[in-house]
Amino acid sequence: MDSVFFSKPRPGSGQPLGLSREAIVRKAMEMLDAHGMQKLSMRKLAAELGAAPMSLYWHVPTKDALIELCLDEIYGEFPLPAPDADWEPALREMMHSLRHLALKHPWWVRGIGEFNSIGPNAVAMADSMLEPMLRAGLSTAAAAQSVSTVSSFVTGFALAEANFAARGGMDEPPPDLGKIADLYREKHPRYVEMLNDPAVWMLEGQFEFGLDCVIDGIKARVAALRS
Amino acid sequence: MDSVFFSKPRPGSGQPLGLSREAIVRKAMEMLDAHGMQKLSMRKLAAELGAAPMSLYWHVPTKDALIELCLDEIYGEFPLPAPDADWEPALREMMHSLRHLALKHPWWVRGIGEFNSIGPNAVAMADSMLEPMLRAGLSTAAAAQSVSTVSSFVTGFALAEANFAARGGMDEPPPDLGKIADLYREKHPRYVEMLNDPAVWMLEGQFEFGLDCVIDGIKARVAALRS
DNA sequence: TACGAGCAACTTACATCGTACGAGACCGCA
DNA sequence: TGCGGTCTCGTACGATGTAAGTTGCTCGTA
Repeated sequence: MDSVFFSKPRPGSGQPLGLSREAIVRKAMEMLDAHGMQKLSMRKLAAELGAAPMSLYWHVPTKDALIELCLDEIYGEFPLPAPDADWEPALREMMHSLRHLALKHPWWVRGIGEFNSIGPNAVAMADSMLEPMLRAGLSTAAAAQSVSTVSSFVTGFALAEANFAARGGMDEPPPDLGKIADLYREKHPRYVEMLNDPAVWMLEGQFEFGLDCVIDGIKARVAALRS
Repeated sequence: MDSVFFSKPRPGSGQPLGLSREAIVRKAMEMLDAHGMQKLSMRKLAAELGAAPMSLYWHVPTKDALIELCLDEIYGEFPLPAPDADWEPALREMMHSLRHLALKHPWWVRGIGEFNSIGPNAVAMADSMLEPMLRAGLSTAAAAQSVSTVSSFVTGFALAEANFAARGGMDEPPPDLGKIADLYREKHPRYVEMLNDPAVWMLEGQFEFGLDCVIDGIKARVAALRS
């Protein structure tokens, strides 16, 4: 049950170094971004690295651990906000960053559901989200609640978005929409009408609308919580 | 790429009927609720049903298809709101229902990330979410945006909650919190302080706070969108 | 120069998985 | 008595994660 993050990689003061935890994680990230978690196998990863499958297990205890490391690598790409920014623009910008991570690494959101994110980069990110809220005068609990609320929205949105993106391009209806519409036209005309509305597939706008809603809701509370 | 829902189960006007799509789905749901998607195997499911593994494949084309059927079964449990309810209480109640589904079937949220939800029950649910918003005078696109926003929040919240719930009970800190706190105490004291705040682990309250935020944000827009 | 210690990579092997394929078993109807 | 459809099962293949043990390398030390 112990996380990879609780113990360092194998000591390693040796020499060979054709393989390394960093190299493995890097290549695994490539393959995850390209084909997702299901398609990544230790054997294919090893082949890609020109190594035997079991060689990876010297540097990484298990496949799940490797994925946890890759997840944390994603959080490492998260751009930290300016240290003196006001909470609202800072929060808004961080949530855009979060969504961009989700678009760049489509397997990320699914990973959230299966693994705990307690790596150093994940914690640094969470910490930096807390900071502007605390500086605005919120209590620890209130800051945590606010951050949790917006990032729940963003991850939930990304979860749906990753699903659409998986079948077909961005900002356009999925290819099998016609069949779905035919199936449900008599029973759920409202629903089918929605499917045929192009505005529904403009995900950028949907995200912006939702983010505005959530931040507005928080803004109304910040004043009260601060006093 | 065709969904299970585009074609009916095998014809079946025969006799044996020791096995059936319904029985298989029912038992699969039990096992999914108990142990999650990773642990469900066609072999174990067949054993549980007292059948040979390959027998299942007469009633169900594939394991993924079976999971899609189970997912839709979950949506079938969603209680539809009163047909004349005001949009705000209706939406609020539906989102509570959604969260209860997530707590009852912890694998559900992860399933959203991997499968499209276009089964009859999923569509009926989506349709019933749209209805109160449209009745309040919103356009199709505006109604869809509003619903998408709140349900993104709920699924994102459920995603995190399912993860906590997987390791330890509800409304209490995870067992390995001590180790995590020790790891990051010097580098991210703010974060560790948050982890130690009991209010952070009261998920019920967190959910309520977030839902209030999001619905408030939407409420502010409903007036404008309606005119 | 010789040698053991530990690091790193490899080989082999096993259990488990989804499922393709085809052979039966049973039925109602001709 | 046969036939075609409906269901169940047995066998088998390829892929997967990884436990266990083996081999060779480079050291520090004697």
